[in-house]
Amino acid sequence: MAVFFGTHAMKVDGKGRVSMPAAFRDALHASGDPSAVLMPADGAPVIEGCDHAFVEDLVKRAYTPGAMSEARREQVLLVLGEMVKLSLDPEGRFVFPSALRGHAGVEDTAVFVGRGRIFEIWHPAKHEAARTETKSKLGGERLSLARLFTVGEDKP
Amino acid sequence: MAVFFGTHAMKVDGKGRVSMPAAFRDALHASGDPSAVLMPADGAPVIEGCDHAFVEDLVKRAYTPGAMSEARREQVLLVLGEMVKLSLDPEGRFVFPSALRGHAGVEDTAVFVGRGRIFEIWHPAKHEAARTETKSKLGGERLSLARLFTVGEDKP
DNA sequence: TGGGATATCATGGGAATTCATGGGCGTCAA
DNA sequence: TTGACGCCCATGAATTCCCATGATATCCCA
Repeated sequence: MAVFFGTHAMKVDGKGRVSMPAAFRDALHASGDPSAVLMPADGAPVIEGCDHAFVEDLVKRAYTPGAMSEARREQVLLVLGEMVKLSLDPEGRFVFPSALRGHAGVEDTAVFVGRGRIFEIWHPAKHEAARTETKSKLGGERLSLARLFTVGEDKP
Repeated sequence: MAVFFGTHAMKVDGKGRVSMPAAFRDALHASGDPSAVLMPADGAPVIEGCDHAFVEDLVKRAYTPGAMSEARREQVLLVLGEMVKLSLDPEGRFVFPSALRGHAGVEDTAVFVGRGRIFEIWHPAKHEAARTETKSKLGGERLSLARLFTVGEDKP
């Protein structure tokens, strides 16, 4: 399973190319298929990315009777239409599709942020703002590994 | 499962490298992947560390429907963005990322403290202070293996 | 049990590799 | 032709590898 974490700022060159961070490249390789999939996030200036296996899981569940609600299924199918497959060049770069770049407002720097099974691509300032807001929304609770792993509080 | 315990003071060399204590290296090896993951703890001058399996567990739970509250899930995903992967060199050392070093205030000596499934990295003096404070906060109860293992007191 | 031989560990510094990035060239299609 | 796209090479910086050293700690055998 590909696991993405960490934050990496990368340049977008004159040809619109971006290096996939080496750590993410390794994570992608973990699932055999080194290609990635991008998608504009709905309602926020950010691009979401994942590996091919993640999409496959989603599709499997969408086509398994009873695995999700009809509405959720419809959402999944809709989202599938917005996905873009990336192929990396021999140096580990890809051309950042201009439509997606516009959605995220990315200019010359793209910030890659790991979120577990997916990752995000942000404009640096927008990312900083979003992160700060999320943190304040979570109510100042101290974030630590040990705390996050404790049971008892993690039930809905 | 990796189990970290004990306290080990290590030097930071001119290149910013630190030896992972041998005991911790062995613990990391126990889970197959000898690499470690670091993270700045929120609200305290300390770095938290764990093995890759720990992160994977966290991610798996975060992506399992119903496994945790929405707020907790958001916290986990936020924290993932702050993590840094360490790769140990053949001698068992790693470069202590300067941002993390700054967070912990570590200069030329880093104190590694085992805390079970995770470990911590401190500035020597700050660690001593924090340890003293925690002990006093626990109300002077005598700490012994036999006592800690008795049941009846360990329910919330 | 003493004590030397042998590993392991922590640490230091130079060499080689990887990474991110930039640019040129050929190819295929409209 | 004219782009768009993919492939190849080049480069500087940062990272990782490799070898070396002293200090402990461990082993082994008489």
